[in-house]
Amino acid sequence: MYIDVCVQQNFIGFDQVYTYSTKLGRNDLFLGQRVKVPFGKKILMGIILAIDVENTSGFEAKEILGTFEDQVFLPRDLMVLAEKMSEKYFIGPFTSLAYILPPSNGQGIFYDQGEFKVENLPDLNRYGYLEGQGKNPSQEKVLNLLKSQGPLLKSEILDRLDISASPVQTLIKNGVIGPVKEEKTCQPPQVLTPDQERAYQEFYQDQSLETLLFGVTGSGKTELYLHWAQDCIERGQKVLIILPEIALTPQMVERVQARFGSRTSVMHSKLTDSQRKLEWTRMRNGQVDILVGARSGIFAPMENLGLIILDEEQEASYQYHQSLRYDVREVAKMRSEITGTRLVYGSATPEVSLFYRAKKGDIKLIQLKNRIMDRPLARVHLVDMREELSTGNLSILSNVLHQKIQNTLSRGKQVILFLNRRGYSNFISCRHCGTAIRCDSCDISMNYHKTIHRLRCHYCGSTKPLPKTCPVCGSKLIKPFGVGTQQVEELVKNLFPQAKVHRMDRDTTNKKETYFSLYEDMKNRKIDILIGTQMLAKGLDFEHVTLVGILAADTSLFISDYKAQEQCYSLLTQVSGRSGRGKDPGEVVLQTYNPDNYAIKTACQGDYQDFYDMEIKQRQAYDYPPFKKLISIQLTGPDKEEVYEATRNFYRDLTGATRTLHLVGTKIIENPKIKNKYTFKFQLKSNKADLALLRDSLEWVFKKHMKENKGKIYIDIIFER
DNA sequence: AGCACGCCGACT
DNA sequence: GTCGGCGTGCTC
Repeated sequence: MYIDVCVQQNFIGFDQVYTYSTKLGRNDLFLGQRVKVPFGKKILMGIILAIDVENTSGFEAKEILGTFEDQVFLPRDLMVLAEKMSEKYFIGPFTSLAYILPPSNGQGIFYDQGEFKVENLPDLNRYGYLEGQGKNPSQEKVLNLLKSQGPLLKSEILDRLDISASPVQTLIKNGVIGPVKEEKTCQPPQVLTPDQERAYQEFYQDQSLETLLFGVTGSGKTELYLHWAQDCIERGQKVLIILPEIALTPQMVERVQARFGSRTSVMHSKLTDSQRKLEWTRMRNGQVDILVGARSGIFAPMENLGLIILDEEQEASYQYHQSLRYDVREVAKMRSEITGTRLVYGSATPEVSLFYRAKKGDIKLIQLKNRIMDRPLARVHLVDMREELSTGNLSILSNVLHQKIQNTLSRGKQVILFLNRRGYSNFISCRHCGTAIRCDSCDISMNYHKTIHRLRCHYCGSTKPLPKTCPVCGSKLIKPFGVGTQQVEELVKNLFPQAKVHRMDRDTTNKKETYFSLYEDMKNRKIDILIGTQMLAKGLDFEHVTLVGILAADTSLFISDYKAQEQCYSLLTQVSGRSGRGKDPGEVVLQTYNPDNYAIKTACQGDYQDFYDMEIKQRQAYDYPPFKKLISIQLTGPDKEEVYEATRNFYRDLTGATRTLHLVGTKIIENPKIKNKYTFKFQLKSNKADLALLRDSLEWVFKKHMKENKGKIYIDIIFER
């Protein structure tokens, strides 16, 4: 019998399907099983993709050497998903599967009589008080804890008490405490507002596969998710809730756990491999009803999925980029199509292309129009920083903002200041010759970090000392320009010496604990002014924040991307949404050098519809998505000339192969060097009707070039959405 | 990529 | 005769 296998190989060019033979029978093999195979002169680990196939390869199949003892057994739909991802993203079958498999490709996961086991699987039972008495003080402590707190995991008992494991063991042996099936009584769902109730019902009016839940910040989308999730679980089905990593706050997790108890799983990037493996196994065993997870949660190994929720659908971190070789939203849609599971996108600022589809009726649109308790949106004051300059205020704080901070503090409320720029100053440049200090391995100007008194590159993280003279002309007129969060912190501390000021960005908040303690301090009002970047834009709810200052609304407009406007709108809306989440109304001061820009203007008024109307006209006028498909092709490698040459060849081959199509291509442009790698790219605009043909040609040219480059040059093909 | 094979010059 | 340097070709 022949089987199809993909192999674990470090050279991408060999990540493809290979046909092997085996003497084992159908019953000894299953899809996703790990096998040992001879590969050239080596022995490799492979994964079974198909069983009992014809050998159409034209090669004589070798025999597999055996199977591994530990076994990953993927749900069928994830095997199909891997195959579809492999086609869609021009990646090999193993690369594709590697995203889906648990850590270390599932090593140490055992399959045994219908149950999965991880080696040394911790005891997941919750122990509760049954009957009897403790025979010594330690045992009494345990019993008192369980009587007051209800059933707990063994590890939780030991965490809370200063005792060894043996009294717990004895109590279990004597039958005083024992595993309890139904744990904590779960919190009942909240009563829905009329607006939420309407939206809730609308969802069940039909069975559309895709639904966009469009609701302003604070309209209570999460509560709706939890209601739909509950319905689903009551039908005996499973639920996935995917959130951006930074929105996976303790607040959010607590809320879901309070509702669904221990049949919840949480997955985020801070988990260790063994925790991840354990969660994976719990899900695979059907011990989990609902997963709240960051983007990789979309590969949760749960069968009988009833609902997938993708919150903050427009998030840039869901989209294809350097460290993410697939688009989470697309993958969610693929998984939904494979299993027929309904998919809900949630957003206050939907991606323009998605909203277009929703308005056209291609996907279901549900709107939440009111904020809970009819709390008004924060009032936004727009400050033109050019006027501020002309009146002689050179500070990064406008007079209005300065005053409002003072007012807010005197009323005992909290302030958030937002600036999308880390470090002390943006760059160091020479007044004499104009040279900006650049990173040695990236073609990017370095930021000055006062805390370490060095320059740091925000792309590769490397640092170097601050030069005293210009390295080019030797001039001493070398000075920092542009303000970063560190400088704001310094300034604010000087201006408001009585206030407790804290900064939250990647430099202060790299560990989970610091994030958590900042969050607690903020909640307990140990901080008056919180200064930060993107990090504080999402999910953080502080009821005593009544003022948000956006120091430079323009920074995200400078990225040269057709999505610059919508990303700016979305970010401003999210940051503004941090203000006035409690009883007291909130205010926002938005400082800008571009007060006439429509993204900034409409964000001030908080009207997505207005923004959308303007943006969609632009998209139509310039042939951008959703009207045309935009495809970016990027080639990256260590040798500048070689990469440029390869890009030109790729372009030429592609134009040759697609002569019959109406394609518009841009010039080849050079991206800045990053970590000593050069990148050249060009873009194509295509009619939707031509897309299938274009994909075929792209695949052909891509494969040809991958072979020719022998892995020296990396090719990225991005279908912009 | 990585590994073996093979061709050729340098060396005991 | 044989050791090893590196160019070439192959992986179901």
